[in-house]
Amino acid sequence: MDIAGKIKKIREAKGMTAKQVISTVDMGAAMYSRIENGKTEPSLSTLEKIAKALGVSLAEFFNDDNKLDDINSFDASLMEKVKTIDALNDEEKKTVFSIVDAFAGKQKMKDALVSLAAQ
Amino acid sequence: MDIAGKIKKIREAKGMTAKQVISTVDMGAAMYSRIENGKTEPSLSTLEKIAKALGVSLAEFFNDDNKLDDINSFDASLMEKVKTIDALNDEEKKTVFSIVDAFAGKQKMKDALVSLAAQ
DNA sequence: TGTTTAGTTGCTTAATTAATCAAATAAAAA
DNA sequence: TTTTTATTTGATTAATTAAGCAACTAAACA
Repeated sequence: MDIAGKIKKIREAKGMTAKQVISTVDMGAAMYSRIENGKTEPSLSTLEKIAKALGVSLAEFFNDDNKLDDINSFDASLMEKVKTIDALNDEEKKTVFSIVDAFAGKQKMKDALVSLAAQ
Repeated sequence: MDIAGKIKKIREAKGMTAKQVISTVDMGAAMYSRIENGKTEPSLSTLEKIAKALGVSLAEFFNDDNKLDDINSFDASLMEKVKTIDALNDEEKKTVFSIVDAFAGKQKMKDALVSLAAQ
């Protein structure tokens, strides 16, 4: 989604009117309207003002909704494990993934264990 | 960290020179230098060009390094693995996680293999 | 319906980035 | 060190956003 729609979506999710947003920051209604409708490309400074008024971080405007949906479909404990995996070094990751692939049926489990034992 | 330093950090992490970055996008060296040194505030269009050249999403420039729970910090290949793990049965998941914990806890890999072999 | 509030659009001026070239500096290599 | 390459800085012009005001439209409501 484009950033314009993202801002509007977040604002409406928070139950705020455009007027409420601009009242908390130094910004004219005309400009805000143009931004939310994609009529202009806002500068980072302007986006920061809006983010502050909406009470979100600037990053909120850029993250991928599809990826967010994916993440939310997994339970919390799995995501904790993912963070742990992500923190492993490359060699360790590789090993973990070879085991996962083996279980998933892409390889023989024995092959994975053999290469693992050889380390 | 400001966006300028973030871009430079990502570029260097990828082992690229500024020249390599600008050679893949329509951008002058002077401008790129000013952006990476925070001498100007780049527009979103310009940031998109740079992100593309660096092979990262625009979100990378905005997420907080301290927040590991930022979804954008996980790359696509890792997400594919997560899906695969999620599809495993409970017993298999348990085994995979024991390996992960073994690595993360700096335990001896052998311990994990022993319990695995015992199944 | 008429009224009020919210939101959009047009217009002009000011401020800032983008593009470009040239020159200076820094870094790397021979 | 000398040479080459990479990066930074200055200066000018073009393009675009920002600010501000006014007018118009849409929506909500008494």
